[in-house]
Amino acid sequence: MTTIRDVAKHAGVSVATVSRVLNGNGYVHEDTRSKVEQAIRELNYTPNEVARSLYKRKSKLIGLLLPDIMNPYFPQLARGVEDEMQENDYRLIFGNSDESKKKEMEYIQTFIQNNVVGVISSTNDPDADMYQDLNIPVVFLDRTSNDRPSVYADGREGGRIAAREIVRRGSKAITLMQGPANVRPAQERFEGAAEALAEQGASFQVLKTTSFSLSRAEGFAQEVFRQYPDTDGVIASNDILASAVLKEAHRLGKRVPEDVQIIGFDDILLSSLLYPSLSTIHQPAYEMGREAAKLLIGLIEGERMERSSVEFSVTFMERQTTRKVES
Amino acid sequence: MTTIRDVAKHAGVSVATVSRVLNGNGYVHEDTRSKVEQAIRELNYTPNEVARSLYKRKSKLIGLLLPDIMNPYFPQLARGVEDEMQENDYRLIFGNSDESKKKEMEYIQTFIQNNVVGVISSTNDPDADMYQDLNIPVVFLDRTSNDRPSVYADGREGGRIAAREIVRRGSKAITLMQGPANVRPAQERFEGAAEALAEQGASFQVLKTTSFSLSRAEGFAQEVFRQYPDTDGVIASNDILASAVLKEAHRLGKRVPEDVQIIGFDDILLSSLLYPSLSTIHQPAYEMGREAAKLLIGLIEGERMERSSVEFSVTFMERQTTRKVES
DNA sequence: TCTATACCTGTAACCGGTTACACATCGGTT
DNA sequence: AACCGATGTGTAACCGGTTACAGGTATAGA
Repeated sequence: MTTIRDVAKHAGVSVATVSRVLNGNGYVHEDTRSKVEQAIRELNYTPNEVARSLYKRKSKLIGLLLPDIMNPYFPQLARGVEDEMQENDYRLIFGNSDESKKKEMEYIQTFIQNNVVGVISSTNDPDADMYQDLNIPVVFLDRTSNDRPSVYADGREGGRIAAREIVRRGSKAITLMQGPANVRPAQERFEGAAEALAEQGASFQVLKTTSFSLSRAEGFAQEVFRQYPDTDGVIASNDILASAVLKEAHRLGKRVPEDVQIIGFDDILLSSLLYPSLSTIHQPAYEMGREAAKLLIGLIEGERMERSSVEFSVTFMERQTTRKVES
Repeated sequence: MTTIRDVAKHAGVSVATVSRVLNGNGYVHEDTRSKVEQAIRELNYTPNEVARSLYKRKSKLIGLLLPDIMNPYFPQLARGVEDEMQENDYRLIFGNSDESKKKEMEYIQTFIQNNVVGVISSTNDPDADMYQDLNIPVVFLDRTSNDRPSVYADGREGGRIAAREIVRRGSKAITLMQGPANVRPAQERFEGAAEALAEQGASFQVLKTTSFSLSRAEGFAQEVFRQYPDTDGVIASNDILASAVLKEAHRLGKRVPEDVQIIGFDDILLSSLLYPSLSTIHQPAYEMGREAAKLLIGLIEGERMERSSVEFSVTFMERQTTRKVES
């Protein structure tokens, strides 16, 4: 491996001079600069980031913690983060937390040990000590925190919109699927929907679900129609669940949207590919990821951030699992 | 930040002794060990991996390079890799290459600069210098290399199976979608299918596609029926394209599988959620990711690897976009 | 001519770990 | 009692960068 000393020797200068050329600071004579640059090219030298990081006590690494990259919603966030980071020469250390505090702690720990300069996390507990005690910037993504920077979508409003739209389109016996109790965004959607349904005097039942995994989703979908056979409208807590419900409706010979309307949440790729395509609450996941990354970079590079949190608004994607109606 | 010197002072020993306790090597008196361990606990000390990495010239970091995490196939690979790595205390630096050599090179570069001890890459060009010149283990995932370790599925056989199954089920005018020319697995699938179709004397047309992105997929799906209106069987190069074809068939009022049969490739989450659910060639992506990680860890830790490449076999997932037939 | 200042460069300390080596002690053998 | 290997511990060099500081030269101004 070529080191800065090799370059220095090859160019006939000291390591300090090479370092100055590398970092573009301090005085370096133009001729010297050329010699060094040539040596760098000839030896195909790139500086060791580890040595750099050790001395400066900071790296170009960012920790990214998401619940589960296999859940189709998260890759969009991840990609948004990655693209923005890549463009700014930061690299990501990535981990799946499975919404587990233990795994989160392990990752945060190793992030620190590797001198990351910032963390983006989708945690359900932004107030946990591990985040409070961190002395590097943290941005919470797809999650809210009162006093820390966060980037999230207005899930409560999303729930309300779903409720209004399904009622407006004529569903009378609505089943509201409540996501895992420990997943905050899921609860906000649920609360928003429940509120709006109550306000409008709509009758609805609640079906609790405890997981977003596909295998469980099919079971929950069956429960909807087993427990509430007269259901004519379903608000699911995400698109996976909504898809499972749609499939189950097909299986039971119910027509969608004539007999049952379905509204999902997230607007993942899958939703538009289904038949009928899924009406859902769209979250701009990719943009959210990018925004979180931007925010974090600003924090790292010491800019005064006027707005430390960003709320994205959600929109109703009217597709084919809801009925057409005059606006 | 607490350093090993703080711990040494607090325990009344030298840094060498603390280091010995930390790494469990050399002689340390039992009483001394306890004192040090207590100091570590009291100061809540964790060693700085950067300093460690600098001296040892290796880290606990692995570089993972995938084409695009938003393509639903890759998160499964990524998760498989991550789980295996996590269990073995390795961490991942992750990047999307977009099948672009330039981006690949940038990432490989920074991987090296960060002292990664191994790389897992889905590249279309395993023989490129950047991989040949790497003096750390590399495992190619979802791609084949003649002389380097790789983990992949038998795409050619997958293509053959798809061809046989669709012919056996009665399709007479088959359209074969050929994926992007620079994506190797896509070409292998295509070649396998074309071979088997030819062997069986089936008549078929080819439609070239140049991208796997959703937005383009819908256009390609329309082309299928525009260019070959009598198509009664489609073999798509992945499930996204297959889904788009299925949707287009619906739109055109064609019955699936009665009028058109469709077979996809990958078996992503989406496939089983579609209606009718998609018949496809299943690749064990999660397991492949895990296997690649296992292989790489073996290589890193210096085990003699008896088999340096692993080929996974693919299976036909008979679902609802193909007709039932006696076996 | 003398001095102040900008320009240019090198030496060596430092970041926080690991480890080679030196040295000391201890228990057991002959 | 002398000797030996096993055990226990500390000092300092080292990993590959960055940078404080010192020292030197050139140029301009007094």
